[in-house]
Amino acid sequence: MAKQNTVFKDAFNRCLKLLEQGSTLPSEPELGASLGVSRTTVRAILTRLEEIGLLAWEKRQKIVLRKPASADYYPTEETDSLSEIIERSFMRRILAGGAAPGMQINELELAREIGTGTTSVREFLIRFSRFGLIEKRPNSHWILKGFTREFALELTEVREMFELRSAAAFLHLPDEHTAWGELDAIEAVHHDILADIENRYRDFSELDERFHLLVHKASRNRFIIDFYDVIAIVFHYHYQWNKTNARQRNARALEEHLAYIAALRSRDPVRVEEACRRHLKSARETLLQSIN
Amino acid sequence: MAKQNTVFKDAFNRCLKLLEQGSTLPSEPELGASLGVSRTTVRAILTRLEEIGLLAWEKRQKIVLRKPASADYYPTEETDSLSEIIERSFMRRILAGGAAPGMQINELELAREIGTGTTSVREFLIRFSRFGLIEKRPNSHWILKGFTREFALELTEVREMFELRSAAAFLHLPDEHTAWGELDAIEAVHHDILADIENRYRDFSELDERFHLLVHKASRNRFIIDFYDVIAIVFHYHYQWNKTNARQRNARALEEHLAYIAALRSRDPVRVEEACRRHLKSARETLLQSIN
DNA sequence: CGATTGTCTTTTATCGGCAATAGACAGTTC
DNA sequence: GAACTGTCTATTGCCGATAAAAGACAATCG
Repeated sequence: MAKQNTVFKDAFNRCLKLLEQGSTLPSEPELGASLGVSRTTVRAILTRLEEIGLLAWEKRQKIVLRKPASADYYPTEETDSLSEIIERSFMRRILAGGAAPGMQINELELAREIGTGTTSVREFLIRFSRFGLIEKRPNSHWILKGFTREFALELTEVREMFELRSAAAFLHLPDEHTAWGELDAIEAVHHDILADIENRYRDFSELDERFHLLVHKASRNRFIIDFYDVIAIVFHYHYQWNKTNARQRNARALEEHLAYIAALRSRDPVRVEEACRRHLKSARETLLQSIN
Repeated sequence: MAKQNTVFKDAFNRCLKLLEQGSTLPSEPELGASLGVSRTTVRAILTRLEEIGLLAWEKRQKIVLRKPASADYYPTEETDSLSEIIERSFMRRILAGGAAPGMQINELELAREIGTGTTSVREFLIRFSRFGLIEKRPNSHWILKGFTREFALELTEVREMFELRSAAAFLHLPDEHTAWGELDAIEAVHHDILADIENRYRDFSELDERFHLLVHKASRNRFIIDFYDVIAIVFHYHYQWNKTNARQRNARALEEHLAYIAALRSRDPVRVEEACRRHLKSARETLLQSIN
């Protein structure tokens, strides 16, 4: 096999979702734009829809014959891109499995285990190396530096520098900037989750990422914004991994966010710095607890 | 061809250099350690030395028959690793050639131009993307974001945050830390160059990198230290490219470094911050001038 | 017996090739 | 005539294969 057709399968599934609501399809370019794929892929989707008897398609006429059934969808395992699969496998290995710092990483072995070629694994490792968890010895193996206490401290040190600066920059955004609207939306979700915290505390992870990314974007600095990827991936897998006291921790973080948001809205630099520091401090403590 | 044997050729050349001085060769593992290659490569070198009649080699007996001649060396073009070649070609293209921001980067075209396979180019681009000068559209091309004024400002903003913090950390290094000795050595080279500035001002670039890296290392933070790669590559190519007033600029920077070094040695945080800020400010201005 | 060498296996770096996907252009439709 | 479709080409993403390089282990030497 050369390339997996995951783009097609994923777009096909999303197209079925669209059909569950509206029962009509727009033109090829329009559909491509709304699914985020090229016309080539759109045409592959339409062809497939015709094959499974969901659509009568001739030129501009697209007649939806029936509602999609769950059997029409491709299984979700087939819609993940190879790099997502590799990332997940790798993170599970190094976070869950006994991954001692200093361990060697073997490209070929990883590839065989995941069931993929070495090229993809190599490319993944190169991309992943910017997260500071692995390091390459040229012409030789990779070394796992490990998710250690030092790592967490170094990460949070930079995070705190960047976020304080970004939060300060946030205050200078003009009133009409879209970030204020997004901030309102984010705040509303906070209230929603807090109102039903018992059932919805797991939604915090995603919201957390959305909120902090918004703050970082105010820096208008690509290096600061890019660095947020490192934070996001670490916290993302951290949340999946460490579930002790999750409800309580998340509730506390939500409250801290609300104070932080209120401070941003007040445009008072002193209040913002204080609220930001308080939240970052407890985020750091949470992360450190999961390591020891 | 699968792999270029540049490791062998480069190590072979360095081995010849060793033979120009001492006329005796140590054991295979020892030679491997001093050249930084495996025994396999050492044995390939010894075999080659025998072939060209430079060495009589049997087991532990290695008799050097004659001094190396310049014809024995492999040409320098053949000793650069593929990734170095790709980096140079690419940087020349985007710095020298009219490289408009927003331009598309084509892997295949780049590979053909450099005379290499696409895999190596891809891997280079992935590694290079962390410098913030290019960006990938998945399943599609790379986009050149360009060496613009914004880029320089974003880069120097982060640099200033990181270096101020590193310089502050430097003050807390214990007296017996090796960094102080290295600082002395670096200072001495500064005086050497200043004493013969007319002829040696070009040596500044390398010294600059050595000095700032030393400072950054005091942060003991992998993200701060890794970020110095970005700064180093930008300034490295910047120096090669923009030669206007190079002598004068470098002389000024050398003086600023000396003040900065003296401040570090005084362990006075206020003085350090002042000297560091002054130098970073003029470094930023130099960089910005080359862009407009 | 510790270090060195001979031999062999494993792993990395790189290439060419192919299917998936993007994208260009001309002809067609409303 | 603007947007859409048919058709074709170009490019990316991925794989398997192969030479270079690393490295393991037993045999040998001093």
